[in-house]
Amino acid sequence: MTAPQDARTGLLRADRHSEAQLRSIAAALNLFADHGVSGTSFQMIADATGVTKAAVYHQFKTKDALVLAVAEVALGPLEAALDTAEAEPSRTRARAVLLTRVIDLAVERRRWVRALQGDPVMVRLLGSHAPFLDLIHRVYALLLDQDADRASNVRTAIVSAAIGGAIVHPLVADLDDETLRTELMAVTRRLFDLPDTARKQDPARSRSS
Amino acid sequence: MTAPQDARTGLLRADRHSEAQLRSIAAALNLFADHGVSGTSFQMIADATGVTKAAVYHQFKTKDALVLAVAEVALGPLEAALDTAEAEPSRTRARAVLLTRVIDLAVERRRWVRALQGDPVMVRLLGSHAPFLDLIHRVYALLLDQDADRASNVRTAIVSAAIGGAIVHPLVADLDDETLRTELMAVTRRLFDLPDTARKQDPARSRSS
DNA sequence: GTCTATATGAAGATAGAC
DNA sequence: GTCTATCTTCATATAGAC
Repeated sequence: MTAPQDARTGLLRADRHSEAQLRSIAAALNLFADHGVSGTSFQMIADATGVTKAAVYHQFKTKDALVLAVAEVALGPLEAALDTAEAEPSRTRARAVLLTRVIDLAVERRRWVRALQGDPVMVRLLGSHAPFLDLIHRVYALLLDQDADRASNVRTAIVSAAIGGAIVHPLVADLDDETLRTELMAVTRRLFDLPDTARKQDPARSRSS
Repeated sequence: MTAPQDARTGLLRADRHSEAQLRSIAAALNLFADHGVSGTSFQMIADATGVTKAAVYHQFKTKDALVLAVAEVALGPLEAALDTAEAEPSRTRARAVLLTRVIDLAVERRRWVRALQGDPVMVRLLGSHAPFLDLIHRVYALLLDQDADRASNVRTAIVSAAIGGAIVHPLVADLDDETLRTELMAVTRRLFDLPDTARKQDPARSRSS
């Protein structure tokens, strides 16, 4: 991670946002999680960051632009995980890496996951946003198997969907991150027939980059 | 189902709503699914039902009252499923019945599930609504085992959460109901160690037309 | 980048006639 | 139950000064 590896990331470039923009984005993400996108106004973001509404409008011309910026920043780690996974030699290992990292990310940031994957405004906006659609396509290309029977792919779809569903569910809201992560990995491995080596144990860590 | 069985249902009494109210509720449920609760106005509901905003306000004094009415009507079938499940002799059978019926209900009505379980306004409102909390408590009392180890209950929580997550996920959006139901049941049975007799086979019912 | 001020419209809600 | 009309508040957005 010491090398600069953001050269060709089409989706997220954190440096494309100013400090002020990043403050607004962070506040918006929290507000989206609590009130939904529709329920969050520029005034609320302004109040949360201690500036006026006009200042936020200076950073983002429209609400759509703000929502998109929030999505881009929030989905940046997913793109990085995808890059790492796609670099794996075998498809099986690539899947294991992707699922492990996605679960890690989602558990750590579960407070925000609902706003990204559940909000109808966000869903509609991302559905017409090419870079995001590309990202999703890469995820599915990795997880779904062209040669497998249909039932297998349906199950894959359900399991990957289930990860997102489990994370945002109130039933697991008071679980600590480590327990949730461990159990999600166990369930995922059981249903996905992943090798048990998803989380590497070798001290060298051998990322061999 | 021919007998009148709505005598003591505390949550839902469809007959407590007028015809006009039920029209508004149905329109609201669809609009909630598309735009979220915050993104849906009385004006939109009025337009969808062909009346004016004031007419809708005559039916529901506040937006909270409308949202609650929508939730009550939508969750009625869940309460009925719980009644049926709790009447089963064994806990194992009760669980199987509940999960089967919940999956059936959720798959058939998946278009609306997101609005009920994912919307932050809905979540907040239901979280402070005693009859709904009772309902949820009954669900968990059936699914979670007091005598089981913690890991087992965590897994139960994750699996039940996953059902909700899988249903609303775009990845399975174009699956037909029967395939989705079958695969969800298979996954649930696999993770829940349910008996295979969840769906009765007696020819008296044999809907296999 | 941030401010004050302002314009426009939509949302939540009520009053009173039919 | 539904209508027209009205009120208030809020959200989106812009203009122009510091």
